[in-house]
Amino acid sequence: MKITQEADYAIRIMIHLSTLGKGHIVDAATISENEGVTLRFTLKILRKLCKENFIRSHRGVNGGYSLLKNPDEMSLKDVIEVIDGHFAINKCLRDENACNLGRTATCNAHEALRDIQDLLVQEFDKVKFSQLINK
Amino acid sequence: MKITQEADYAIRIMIHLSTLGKGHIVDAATISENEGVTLRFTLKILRKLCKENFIRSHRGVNGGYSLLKNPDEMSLKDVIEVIDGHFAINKCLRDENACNLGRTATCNAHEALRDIQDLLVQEFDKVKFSQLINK
DNA sequence: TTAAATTGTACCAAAAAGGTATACTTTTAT
DNA sequence: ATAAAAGTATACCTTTTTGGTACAATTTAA
Repeated sequence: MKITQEADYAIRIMIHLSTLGKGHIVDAATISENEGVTLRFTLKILRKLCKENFIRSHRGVNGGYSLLKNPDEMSLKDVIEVIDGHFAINKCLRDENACNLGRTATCNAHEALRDIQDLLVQEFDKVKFSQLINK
Repeated sequence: MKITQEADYAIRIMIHLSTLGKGHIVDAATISENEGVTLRFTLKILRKLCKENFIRSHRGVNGGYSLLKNPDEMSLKDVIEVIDGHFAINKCLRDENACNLGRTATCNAHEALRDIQDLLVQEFDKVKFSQLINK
């Protein structure tokens, strides 16, 4: 019942970029040093964030990465999902066929879990990066 | 961000026992067959539930397991914690020293995550096994 | 006493997570 | 033009967690 370490790192990285502000370019090495994530792993995460258009990369000398979205339009949910995929607090909530008893439709626990999950996702989505920066 | 498969099984097992009612003895093999969990694994889970006094065991011929608690006094939270341990949606919420930057005290995300976790645990605790049985 | 049941410990294998390496390609300041 | 700075892509390796199994021992009703 944890977000992954990688998602934790992604949050740090996005806080870093959000603090600098939209459009400000910073290189991977600087992020890596400040956020305590190895350079290679930082790059891997940055690539995923690029792919989902949260940030963009700038190649060549003096290149780096910059924020594409507004901090108040990105939530913890958004960033966590980039790394960990869609939220699913039990496997039957990701895939109805995952239940080895094929009982999803009639399982009383299933409904309860789905309600909890919906609420959880909602809460993660309430937290925007604009709230997470020291300004 | 998932409960473990084992916790899922534990929930099934406790629903099974709750349906039979407090004090009713059923053997592990019957539970195993009905809930789609291998006998050995069922036994392992039952042992953990015993240790935490959710159920008790009856050894010898015609032995088995029976519920000790009232279904309306046991929640999903209770059973999940027996198997997965305390809820922690990020490692810094299980152990303050887990942050490799030692930043827990000043991390803005930390507070937000703690709030979400508290709410999550509350929701899991709201769901009692008495609601999960077909009666 | 014996068959049916649980107990406890230890072990094993598969999957997921975390992290690294290598060999590129692109960009751009000079 | 070109070399250095930067990102790209893919693949690999290691560790941890999870899921599951084995086996010998113990208990007890009949």
